[in-house]
Amino acid sequence: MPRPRAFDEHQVLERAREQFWATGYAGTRMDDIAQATGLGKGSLYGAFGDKGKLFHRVFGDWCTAVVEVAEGRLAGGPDAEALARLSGYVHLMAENTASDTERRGCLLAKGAAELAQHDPTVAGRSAETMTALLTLLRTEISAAQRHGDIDSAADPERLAALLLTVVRGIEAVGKAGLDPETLRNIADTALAVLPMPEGQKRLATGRSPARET
Amino acid sequence: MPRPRAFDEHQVLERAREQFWATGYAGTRMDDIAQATGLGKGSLYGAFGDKGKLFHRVFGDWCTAVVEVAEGRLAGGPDAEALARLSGYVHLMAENTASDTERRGCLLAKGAAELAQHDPTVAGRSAETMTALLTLLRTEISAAQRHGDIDSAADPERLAALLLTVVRGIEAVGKAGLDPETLRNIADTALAVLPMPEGQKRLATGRSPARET
DNA sequence: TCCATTCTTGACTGGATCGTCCATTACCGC
DNA sequence: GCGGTAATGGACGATCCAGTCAAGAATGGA
Repeated sequence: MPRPRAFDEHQVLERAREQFWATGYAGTRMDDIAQATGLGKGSLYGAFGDKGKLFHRVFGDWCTAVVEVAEGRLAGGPDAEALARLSGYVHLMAENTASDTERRGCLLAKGAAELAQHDPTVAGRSAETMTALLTLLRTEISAAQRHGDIDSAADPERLAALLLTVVRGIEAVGKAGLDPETLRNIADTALAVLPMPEGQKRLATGRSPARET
Repeated sequence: MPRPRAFDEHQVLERAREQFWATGYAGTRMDDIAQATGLGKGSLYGAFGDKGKLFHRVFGDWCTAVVEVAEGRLAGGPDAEALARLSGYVHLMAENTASDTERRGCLLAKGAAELAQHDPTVAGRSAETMTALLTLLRTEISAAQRHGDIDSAADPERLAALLLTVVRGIEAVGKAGLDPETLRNIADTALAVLPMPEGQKRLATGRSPARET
């Protein structure tokens, strides 16, 4: 039988992700990854093909994880809590960006920004991911509408697209330099402006009360 | 007297921008720029310093242009048309992304994604730009509130941040692969969910009517 | 015309970088 | 143990790339 691998593939991919995340695709050297993982370049190339294939692997795994986080927060549960699940998800995403003190942003956004234009694999994978997120959001919005927490006259498809845009937008403006407090407020505001059923009223778009210390 | 420059600096910067825009910072070679501009590398280095300085220059000019577009669409005009100006601006931004068939995205987003983490100049400039856009949006929202087109109970600062997030988010989800029609709908929806003064009602978040050809 | 000054060009340098190669090592069924 | 199989890792080759440099060119004033 052949000699078995001496490394944990999962862990190597994690280290590689850190590198790509930190310095982008073009800015990352295979030697960096070799050093970060402790592997020789021969093993790296033997196991993953080349730099492009390795990145595709890392990027794909990341996209899967992004959808899984959304599924964990959104999918399933009673209609009565659908709005709470949506709120939890949007706030979680805002919090992730707000607490990203290193300003690394999201690998999905970074990879798409750098490569989607020229790399069909990256473009396809990121588009799939958007579609999957959209579906999850639409389903929850429909659930919230059934329970009367969101105006049922609104198009769930459109509201889902808006929320997805806000989530991805928070990431973008966060990387561009808006402060964490503002990012959190954006999540609040986006949820507050969702159309309520007639007769209900919401004041959450108003100015924040002065905080007591 | 010295020999005068034989090139138009503005045009050289434009060509350089095309290159950085197409292939990113790390992915662009100075030789590419030399070839694209027709200049020798010596002239390039003599006029702009080095690759980093040249990019800063290009990036800075782009940020200025982004704010100027927003100023052109937003600043000034009667309160009665403030909401229309906001709508025009958001739709323009959506249209820009929707019609970006090459999926180049916005250089601001691309540059920030690639460099903000490690380059304080880029980080600072992009943050300034966000702040400037935020101010423009807030001013217009306040104007629309004065005219009664937006609920005056809402915090203009928060609504401005939301709209900025939507605008930048449209760019992000567009690059990630959402189709142009969806992008346009997102702009519509974002404007439709802005809080109206009490007593007024809006149905624009509803499903799109079938379009007549 | 001649000079001082700056611009222009592209070959050149030194270092970086991708991917390969191969001698060596480790495993496991027999 | 033994041998077939595959992993290991670091040296290597070929290429790429940022930035430099020196020789020549263009300008306007003296």
